[in-house]
Amino acid sequence: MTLSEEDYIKAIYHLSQIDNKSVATNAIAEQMKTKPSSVTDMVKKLSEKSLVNYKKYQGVSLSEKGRLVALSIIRKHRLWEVFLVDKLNFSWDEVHEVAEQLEHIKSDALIDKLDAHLGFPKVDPHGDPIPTKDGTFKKSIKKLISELPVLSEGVCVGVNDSSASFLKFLDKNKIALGDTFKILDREEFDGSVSISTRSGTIRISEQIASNLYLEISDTE
Amino acid sequence: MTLSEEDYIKAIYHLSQIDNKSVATNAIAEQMKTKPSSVTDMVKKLSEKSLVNYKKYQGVSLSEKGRLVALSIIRKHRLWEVFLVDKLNFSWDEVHEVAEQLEHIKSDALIDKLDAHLGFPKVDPHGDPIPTKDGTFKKSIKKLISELPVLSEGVCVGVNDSSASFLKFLDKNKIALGDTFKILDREEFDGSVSISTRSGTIRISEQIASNLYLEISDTE
DNA sequence: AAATAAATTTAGGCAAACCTAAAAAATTGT
DNA sequence: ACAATTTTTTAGGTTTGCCTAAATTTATTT
Repeated sequence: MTLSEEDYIKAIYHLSQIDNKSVATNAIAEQMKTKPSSVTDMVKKLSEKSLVNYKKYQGVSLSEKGRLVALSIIRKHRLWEVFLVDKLNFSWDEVHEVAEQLEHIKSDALIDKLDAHLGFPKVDPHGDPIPTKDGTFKKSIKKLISELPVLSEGVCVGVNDSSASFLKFLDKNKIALGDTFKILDREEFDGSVSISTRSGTIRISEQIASNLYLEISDTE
Repeated sequence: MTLSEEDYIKAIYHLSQIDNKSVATNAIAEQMKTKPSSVTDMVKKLSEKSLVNYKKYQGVSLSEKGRLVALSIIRKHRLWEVFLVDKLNFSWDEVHEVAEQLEHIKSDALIDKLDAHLGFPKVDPHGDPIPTKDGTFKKSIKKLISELPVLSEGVCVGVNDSSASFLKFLDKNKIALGDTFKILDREEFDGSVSISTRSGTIRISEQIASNLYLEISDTE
């Protein structure tokens, strides 16, 4: 598999997670930052290799074979992220770009040994689950605060927007990954939410709430 | 820099270490497992980027800029080898292939943090020195036993031939990387050599002697 | 020093992965 | 339903890194 093929497979996987339908050419083009015509080229190629199901004008979905390839890439990506954060002291918002490169390294032995070295982690630094070698993994029950009902409780496991200004805001409000939050109240009018944190109760705007992911603990 | 460009730079560097002259097109082609005409193409490209000095029919040498690129790749390669052996428990003869891939990962922060994580190693698992960030490094004083005079003493730091049969031989004779040897005697007739090891004195054939590298300690 | 051999370069092509512009199919609005 | 719009595909072109075959330069022999 070429690097580019792997990137397409991964993109198709992620896009088909959003809703469960087949993925549109345009959506892939946007994700991959290429033109739709390039996507058509590649999709034909992947289809010939039986990695995707494709019928002209009907969108694409991963075949079982393609799904396993995607999960293996995601497994590598997330294991490397754990390595970067746990062993090399990167912060969890710096690791994505490097992991994008590392995920393409081809060596089964390497990934097995890395996995062992890291103590067989179950989730990456953003709280996303790490697929197992055989391509199974527990779907994350990660949701945005803005999508959760009042009285939900969960562990903060990720952000959407990792801009400097947003991270500064989190810092100032003593919000960090791993903290447990409870949603106390939601204001109908503006969607702002009151949450209890380690350091007390704060009110966050809808914009903030739609940028913070919680992993719901009681569903676990 | 593309992956391929980096591989060429590295190949040219290694070939120009053998003797100090400019490197022949054919030699690069053989090393890179491509055809001489492909080498000409690439060399022109590298020349336009001022990474090599090139005049038609006269061979190639690295420019100062090219040399620094080469050393940075070699630094990455060797640091990753240390990681693979020290942290992931690969054996030192299994790491080359994976390190060939890892050396192309682009991130200065990654290499700095990896270096620190490994405790700023000076040599890789084969005993080869790791260039520093600024592109300086102590030339190794690594020699084959067959090339050393009688009474030389040094640490075994590498092999030429890493075939299974040779490694089995080393094991059987309790020869391992890191052991200190002294050359006691050389037989004129067949070039066989008597060396003292941790576990006693053994006699090795010329063939073996020309496959084992010692790092000479007293010259250090 | 000329003839032969070897090394190197040029010329022209190919596949991968991208592009633009135009054509075809699917979807949407009225 | 059918016209307009959007999406997708096709057609033809580009660049990178490789190839073969032929031409050219350098090196070796005698």
